[in-house]
Amino acid sequence: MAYRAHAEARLKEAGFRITTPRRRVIDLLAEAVGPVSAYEMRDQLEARGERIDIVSVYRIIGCLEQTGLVHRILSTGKVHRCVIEAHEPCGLPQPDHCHHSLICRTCGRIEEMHCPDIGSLLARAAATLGFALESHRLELGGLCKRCAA
Amino acid sequence: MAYRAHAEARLKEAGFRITTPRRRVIDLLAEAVGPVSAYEMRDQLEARGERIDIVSVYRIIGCLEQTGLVHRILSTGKVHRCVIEAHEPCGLPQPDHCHHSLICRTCGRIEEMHCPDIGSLLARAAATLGFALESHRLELGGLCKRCAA
DNA sequence: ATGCTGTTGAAAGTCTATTGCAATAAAGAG
DNA sequence: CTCTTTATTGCAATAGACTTTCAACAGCAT
Repeated sequence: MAYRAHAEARLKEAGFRITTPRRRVIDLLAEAVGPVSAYEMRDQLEARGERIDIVSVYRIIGCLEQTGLVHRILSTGKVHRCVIEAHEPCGLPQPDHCHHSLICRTCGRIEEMHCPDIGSLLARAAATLGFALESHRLELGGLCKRCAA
Repeated sequence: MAYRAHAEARLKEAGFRITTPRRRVIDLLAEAVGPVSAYEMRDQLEARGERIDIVSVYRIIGCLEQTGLVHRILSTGKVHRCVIEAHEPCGLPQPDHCHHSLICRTCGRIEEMHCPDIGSLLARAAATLGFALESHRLELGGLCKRCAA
């Protein structure tokens, strides 16, 4: 898996060790279809027989986030969910953390939306207030294609 | 206070009673300079000698939110904070809940930004994925005017 | 293979938010 | 103004997400 090699390289670079639990979480996130919460990660890993403590999941998320490998979003509720970093700059600063999430009200599924033009628009609006933009979080709620039908 | 009258009218309209705790929370929010969390509300009220239980604060927030009088945002951390409703539609759906927050990384202050053009842009981008937009949350991080100086 | 030190797992703790229930008080009826 | 109904409050207990502490363990540099 390409992502795993990439991730391990960056972890090493940052002085982190490559451990079994870390590899497991990385693989899980790489396979995941959408953002995953800490408890979901633990349950999914345990389901495939890979024992891991919830505390470790949290710590691993923390180190992956520090390294810039994953990004945390606050999707539907108040639970943080993780996605591996996308690499599609949107024109805003924080190019490594560009996620515009579409969160479906009924099925809870989260899609990532690419919206390149939004950057300059927001940067300009913020600038008029003297605010220096560094990061952004954009979360949209509604009905996904399948649920709307 | 104009806001208090407005709020009481809307509560009555919606069939809610006007109680002392509710009046206190409404006044507090009307005076607040930025978004306030439930526990902050309780502490600030108790500090001025107005005893209130945290459970009631949560329930009151809920009823004010239902009535469209306040809006909850997830600012810096994972704690919900409340602001009284602005009345500046931005072109997105959810016209009563239009908040684009600028959150300062150093001082934590939150400013609301008005950005009218963003609506059609996002609606179009979401539509290409077949997503029916209903609500949005936009939170921008960075340095405010004062901290950047 | 060995030792140093970063990491893990388990238990207990913190913090935000919610639920159930008895006591209280708002608002309309008389 | 008092009574009655019923929404609302406060308290205690609970839920859920995340963190801290610390002993045991396992990378990895040598």
